Order: sequence, then C-alpha cells, then structure tokens
Amino acid sequence: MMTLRQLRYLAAIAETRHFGRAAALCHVTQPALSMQLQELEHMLGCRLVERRRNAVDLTAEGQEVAQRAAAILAAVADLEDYARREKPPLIGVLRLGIIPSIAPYLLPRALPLLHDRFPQLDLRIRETQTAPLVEELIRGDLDLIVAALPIDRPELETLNAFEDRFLVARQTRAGARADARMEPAALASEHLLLLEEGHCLRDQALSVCGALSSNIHMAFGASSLSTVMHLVANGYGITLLPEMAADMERTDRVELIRFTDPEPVRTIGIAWRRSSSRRSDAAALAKVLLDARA
Amino acid sequence: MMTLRQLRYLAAIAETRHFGRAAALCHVTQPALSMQLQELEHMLGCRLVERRRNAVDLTAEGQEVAQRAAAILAAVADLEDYARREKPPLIGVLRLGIIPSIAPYLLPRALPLLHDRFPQLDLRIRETQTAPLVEELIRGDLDLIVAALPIDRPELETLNAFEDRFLVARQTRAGARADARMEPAALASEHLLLLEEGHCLRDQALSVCGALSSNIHMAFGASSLSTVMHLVANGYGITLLPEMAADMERTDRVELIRFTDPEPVRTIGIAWRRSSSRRSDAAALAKVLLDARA
DNA sequence: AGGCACGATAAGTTTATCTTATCGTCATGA
DNA sequence: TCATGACGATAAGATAAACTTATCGTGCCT
Repeated sequence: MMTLRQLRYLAAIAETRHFGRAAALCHVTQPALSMQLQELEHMLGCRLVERRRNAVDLTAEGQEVAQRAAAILAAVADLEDYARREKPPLIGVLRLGIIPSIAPYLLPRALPLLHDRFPQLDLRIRETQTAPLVEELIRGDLDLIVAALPIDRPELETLNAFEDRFLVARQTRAGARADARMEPAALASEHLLLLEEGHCLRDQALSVCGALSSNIHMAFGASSLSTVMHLVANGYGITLLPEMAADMERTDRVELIRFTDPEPVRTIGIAWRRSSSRRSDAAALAKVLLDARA
Repeated sequence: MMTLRQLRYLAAIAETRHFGRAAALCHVTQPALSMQLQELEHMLGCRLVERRRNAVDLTAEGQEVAQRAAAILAAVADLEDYARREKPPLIGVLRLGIIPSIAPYLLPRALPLLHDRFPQLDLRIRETQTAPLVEELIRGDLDLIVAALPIDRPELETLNAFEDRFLVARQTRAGARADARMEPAALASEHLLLLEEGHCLRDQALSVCGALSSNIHMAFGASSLSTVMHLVANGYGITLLPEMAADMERTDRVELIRFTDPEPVRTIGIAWRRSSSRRSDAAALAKVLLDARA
C-alpha cells in the first residue's frame, strides 16, 4: 500500500535533490527517508531517483511521479483546509420540519430573508405536527425542526429562538376598550375552541387555562387556526391565538385581547439531532426567524 | 498527519454506510476502522459520520470530505497504474551523445525514422568524441551515447547495435578489379592517413594495422573523415573508412576495397548509466539505428 | 594518503495499527 | 416484558510499521 508519507518524502527529494536535506525537511533522519523511498520504488516497480556519486536526480518516471505526488499532496492539504475552516452555515440541502401553527405565519417573512442571506441554501420544507416531526428528525429524515419548545428527547438538542405571546380572540363586542387586558380566570365562563388532537397549540392553550379546565366547554378540534377563527368570528366561542398569527387572522368581527402580566407565551425554537453537526445551522436559522418576526 | 488509510476507510463507510461492512471491505476489523475514522475526525476537527441508532450517515462535511477523498484515492490509483505500466520507450526529453565518425552518416537516416516511430521523443543531440561523451554521460549531462564499443566503465552499461566493416580507401588505380579483397598486411607499404588524436576511429584503425605499425607512415591527424578522404583522393595516402560512411564519401577518384575475411569491424553500440533507467530507451534506439543502416 | 560527504545497511527502539474481548444502547419479537 | 441480536465504542494486549543511532562503502578533494 502506498502512503502519503512516501509521497511527501519523494516531494522533498524532488525539491532538494539531496537525501540528507530532504530528510531534514521532513524532520526525520536520512535512513528513514531512504528506506521509505526504496519501499515506494519497490512498490511502483520502477526507479524514481537516480543516485549518482555527486548528485541525486529524478528519473523520467520519477519526475512524472513526483508531479502527480505534488498534486495529490496539494489535494490533501486542500481537504484539510476545507475541513478545518469555519464552515459558513446554511449551505446546501437542509431538510426542515415546521409545525402548522408556525409555518403559515412565519415562513412568508422568513423565506425571503433566508434566500437573501443564504443564497446557497437548498431548503426542503415539511409541515406537520410536532410528534411526527420529532420522529422524522430522530430517524434522520429531517435535519432541523422549528416547533414550540421544550422538546425533551435525549438524542436532540434545542435552541430557543423567541417567545410568542398568546392572545385571546373573541367575537367583537360593543364598548370594549382597545387596550383592555384580560385575566386568564375571565375565560372560565367562555366556550373555548381548540385545534384537533395532536397540535401542540391545543395542549398549550389548555395549559394556559389549566386551572379552569373544569369550567371550559370544549369544541371539537378544528384542523386549522383559520377555521377556529371563523368559528370565533361567528360567536361559537373564544380561542387563544398566537401573536404571530394576529396580523394574518385579524378581522373586524374578532377582537384580540392581551392577557394581564405575566402574559402566557409559547417558546418557539429549533431542534436537531445531538449527533448531527447542525448546531451552527440552527443558530443561523434562529437568528433569521427572530429577524423575520420583527 | 492525515493518512491514505483513513481516507480509504472513510470511502468504505461512504459506500456501505455501515462500520462493520466497511471494515470487511477494507479487510480489517470494525474497531480498527472505527478508531481510524475517529482519528480522522479529530484531526480535521469536525464530525464526518453521524452514528445513529439504526443507521450511519455522512454529515454535510463528511459528504464533501468523502468526495475529495475519493478524488485523492483515484489520483493515487492512477499514479500506481502509471508507474507500474510498461512505459513505452523514447518519450520526452532524451539527451543523446554521438561521436563524429557516426553522426553524419547515421543520423540523416536515423532521425526521420526516430521522429516517425517516436513522435513524442524530444531529442537533444550532442556530437563530440567518445571520452568527453562518456564523462558527460557519467556526470548526468547526457542520457545515452552512441559510440564504438567496448566502453569499460563500471558505472555504465552498454548494448551492441550492429557492426560496421572497415574498408580500405585509396586513390583509384587503373586495372583494379571491383571485387578485389585486400590483406591487412598489404597496407604495410602504404602511407596511412588518420583522424587527429582523440577519435576512437584513429585508435581502431591503428589496431587493425597493429602488427604493421612500424611500417606505417602516419600523416598528421585530420579533423574529419571528409578531409581525410580528400587527401586520399589526391594521392597522399590511404585510410580505413567505416562502411557506413562509404555512400557519402564515395568518389570516382577513390576506390573502396574490402578486407579479406575475417574483415575487421568496429562495433557500434549504446551506453547509459547503470543507475539510470534508460535500458529500454537504449534498446529501442539500437533497433532504430540498425534499421537506419539497412 | 587521509579526511569528508553521501547514501545504504543493520540492529534495536518507539510508535501506529490491528485484533480479540467486552460494553452499552437500542430495536425486535416471542 | 424480558430475552436476544445488531451495532458502534472502548480496553488491553499483540503485531507491524517506522524511526533512530551507529556503521559501512564509495568516491572526492586537499
């Protein structure tokens, strides 16, 4: 088997035309270099270096081999450079999962930003609920997922991107002040409309209203926030709306009311396999999401 | 230091996506491959392979590195192929020395043949007497020399190409038969004209007439055969003419007479440094010279 | 003739690399 | 649910590769 070491020694000889100086160049003793070169010649089945009384020269084959060796060593050096260099994030294929209560509100602003800042990124987006996203991520079918944290899986790491307030959405009522705040307890008498099972938003809303759960009348789960908001607009009940959806879901027939402090929030973040090397991609993406939200 | 071995192992993993099978592919055990791969990752400072529960995959960096590794390994394989392949002779630069009593007669026929059969040959010709040719050959300033053999130097090897008869050249005499032969002893009464000191041809001619040397009247040495032949044509004496020069030097005023058997000859051959790898070039050139003489 | 420069060779040591054995974790299946 | 098998990591000891120091042989130079 040929070794890079042998090629390095040959290159040194090509450069110095002297065994001793070549050895010094390689930080080994002359016999070590002599023997490796002999081994190389024996392996290739031809003499590469002509040892003469006064001088050392490459044979015709030696010159060609040394030239190829130099090219190989350069390629090796390039490889090392490449691997050791801080690699810019978000380059190449990125399979990104994102949940339905984020995607339609954040992506329209985030995608142009991403494309702008990371033109070499080749994004493959998958939208579904948290549980399947996590499974696909762990299985290796996704590289990153954007979802509500925490996600507690030992094989995953996560990074918080930003917090997203919950607002109360209810049918517009005459005489309501625009800057009014509402206590969670005030929801006790309302009919709470939620997304269908499996959406983390449903669980989070229930959690916000946890203390009052016995008082809440739950509607059958809807499959999209947009549907829920139509129900709300028509007086079927109230719902908790993530603030990031406010712009898109706002209508005259619904008023959006902030909670009193401390306002309940959901934490939006990014998760990736601990064993993957996507931390820097996640960090870069988190920044883009934060900027997109502003 | 990165090693080719590590690159080979990485390539095997890229191919199999499985440590055990990759190890089998490399004819080593799995721990050996695992450790070399870890060493490579540690050296490059980034993870190349993602070890997951069920599967193994290359990271983004791993894919790039594996691609470069494959290119490097291919270049190494090409180098080995190149070096091990029987290399066609007479390619590239060849610094050829040739003596003056051969060059003008053989080269006009040999050069077109050479160019025809070995178009990639880049020939650098030097013409001088044997002694300086041998010195330059040994010093490494020439690759091959064409001269009269034997040349006895321990650092040189030689190959006979062909033999070249000596003819007697004398002023044309009335009544001479065209197919007459001559005994060397018949030269005893003649005035022998020779090249100047240093030409091997001079020594060879003297050697042919060695037994009669006391009887021979020697002219001052001329510097070319052509000059000698002019002297012969004008009746200043006779000379020994190598047969290969006969065509070119023949005139009506000179007759060329063969010796009786065994005809004296000089041996034309090729010499090269034992330490160089020019044997195959020498062999190929010898064949061309032989063909050129025909 | 003696000293020096240079690459080859020999012997012994150090370093790399490999093998065998084993662990820990996860997935599978009765 | 517990046993089993697959897989990569790790540990310890063995083997092989590579190196160092010392020395040789040869040619060159003063």
